[in-house]
Amino acid sequence: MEEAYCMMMVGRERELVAELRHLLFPSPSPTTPASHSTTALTGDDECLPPGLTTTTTVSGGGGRRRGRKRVRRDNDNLKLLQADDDQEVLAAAVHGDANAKPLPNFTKTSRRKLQTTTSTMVTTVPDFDGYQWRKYGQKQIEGAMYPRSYYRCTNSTNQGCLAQKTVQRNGGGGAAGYTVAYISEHTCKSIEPSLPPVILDTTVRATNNHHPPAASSSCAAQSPAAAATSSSSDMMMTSTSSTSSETGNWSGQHGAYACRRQMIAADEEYCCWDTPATTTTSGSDGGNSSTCADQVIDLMSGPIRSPLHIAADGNWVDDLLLVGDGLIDISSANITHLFSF
DNA sequence: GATATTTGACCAAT
DNA sequence: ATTGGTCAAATATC
Repeated sequence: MEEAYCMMMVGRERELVAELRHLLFPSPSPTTPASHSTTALTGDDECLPPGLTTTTTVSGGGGRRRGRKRVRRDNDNLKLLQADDDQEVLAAAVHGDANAKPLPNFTKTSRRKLQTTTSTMVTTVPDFDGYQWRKYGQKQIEGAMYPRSYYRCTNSTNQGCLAQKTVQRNGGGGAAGYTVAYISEHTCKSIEPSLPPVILDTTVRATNNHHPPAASSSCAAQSPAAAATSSSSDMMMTSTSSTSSETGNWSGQHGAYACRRQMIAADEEYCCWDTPATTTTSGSDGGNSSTCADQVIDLMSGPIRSPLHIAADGNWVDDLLLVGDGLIDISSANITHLFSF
């Protein structure tokens, strides 16, 4: 039965894969030739999956570019950092200023040249998850191949929304690996409530054999990223791991959501996370007997990075969580949802 | 001018 | 001392 179900879904899955790939990982096209080749210069898409928060365009839209050196406020002897010219920074470094910024390999002029050749980044969609996010930081995490980006809900200022998320591209390898961690719940109203959020997968996993409480185990119970609108609900897979998703809400703003399992991976053939051998469970309501240890092994060994849903209280998972190629410590953060794909 | 991004600096936790 | 998360100046675009 599982097999038949899986077979039945393959065709549909492929369509979805193509659709979502087009959405999330648009391939270079004649209309956007510079997007992939030049945005890398900014280092931005080292972390961001295209389409996750921004899309690229050559139409000269309202993208934002790299910033400038920040002036230290509290130390006059470091005013070299105020230098508006990279050559001054270079001089600072030459003179042994250990706090000087890393040396650029190009002059101010060449940097500007790089900027002008960088394609414009335009936020054309609220977001992958239906909300708009403002990036407020990026950090190279030790051991991670790509930097982690930090986002706040754009309504954090005007509505005091506490929602945050981090996006990190996983290390190399065959599978597309992005891990998105949602921290805190949205307390705002979505800017574009009509735009359908998309769930890629709805797996719940604990690394310490803790099981999530049934009430909060649904992938879509509170996650915007776990949502799909009616337009896509017909594609919803009635997987064991999303049994309770149909009635879930995301802060009550998007109404009922349906989880949709979707494979975003290098190999589209890996379509059957729901097979008994690889099924992950949403907890006590999942009705699946596979152990968490098995799930971990499955998720780690499988080519698909299955999105994860963490209970809203974050309490039932208190270990290091292995996602993709990197460890994410979710014990100290109020991570409400965690996805990787 | 408003808004968003970039990115080095700052700072708290470990 | 190191690391991850955040701040905020600089800057681009609308």
